Amino acid sequence: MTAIKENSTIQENRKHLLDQCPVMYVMEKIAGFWKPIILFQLSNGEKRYSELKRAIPTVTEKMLIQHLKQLESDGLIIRTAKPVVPPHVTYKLSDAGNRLAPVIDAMADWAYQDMEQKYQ
Amino acid sequence: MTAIKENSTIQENRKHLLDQCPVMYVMEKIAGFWKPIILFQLSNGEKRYSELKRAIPTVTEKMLIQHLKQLESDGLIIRTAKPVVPPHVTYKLSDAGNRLAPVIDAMADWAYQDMEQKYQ
DNA sequence: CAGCATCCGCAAGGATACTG
DNA sequence: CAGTATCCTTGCGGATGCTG
Repeated sequence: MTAIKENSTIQENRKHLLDQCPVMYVMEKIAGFWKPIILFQLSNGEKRYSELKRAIPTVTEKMLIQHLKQLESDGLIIRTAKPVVPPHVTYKLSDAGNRLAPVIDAMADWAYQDMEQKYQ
Repeated sequence: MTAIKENSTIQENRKHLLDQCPVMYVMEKIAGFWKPIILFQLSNGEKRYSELKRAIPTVTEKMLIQHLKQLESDGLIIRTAKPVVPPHVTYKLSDAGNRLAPVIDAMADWAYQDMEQKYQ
């Protein structure tokens, strides 16, 4: 689903590396600029597609939907579509996604610390 | 230094977003597949260039040095070159880099949890 | 040892227009 | 409202060879 070059150097000894580098295992799932940002937005609770778009105005629709799909197929978020007109779709964190909260929180903490250091 | 499109959508309202999304602030510095992995490798203490290369065999020299430079110019790592022949260069985390430890640790924790869930 | 220079293909990402 | 479809450009990332 996720378009990945089949015979890239990365893929060749991927398994080997996953053993010795847990961080790589994570990166396989949350790499992509917008993914942690989306997860952050969903950490406050579920949001509709349009709410996400408004919350992250700089991401294009293409990138947003693409990352949402990848996050869903990687089991980090859950998509729920109500069969009504007009459509009503919400996204929320899965259990695995919720377990990522410490990562996202740590990122936010670091950002606040770093900004203080800089602009104090 | 870091090649960024000047008039991209991202750049336009960047400041606005940094206010409302701390995670974006972090991503500007650690986005790039290999960066968290490099930081993870350095979290155990300083390493020489060749040690990093051996520790992360799947990254190409180009990508490794490129990410190292970006991490350095973003103030996350410190490069120390001893003026000897042959060259002796070491990389270590800066204070800001060390403050990222909780993020990296949380990633590693999540990876172990997720792998257990899967292969139990 | 620790890089730098160059070439190149392909996927990531952007803009715009359209649809169930 | 919540996406698709399409086109197009940029630059990431890989491979190879060279240098102080």
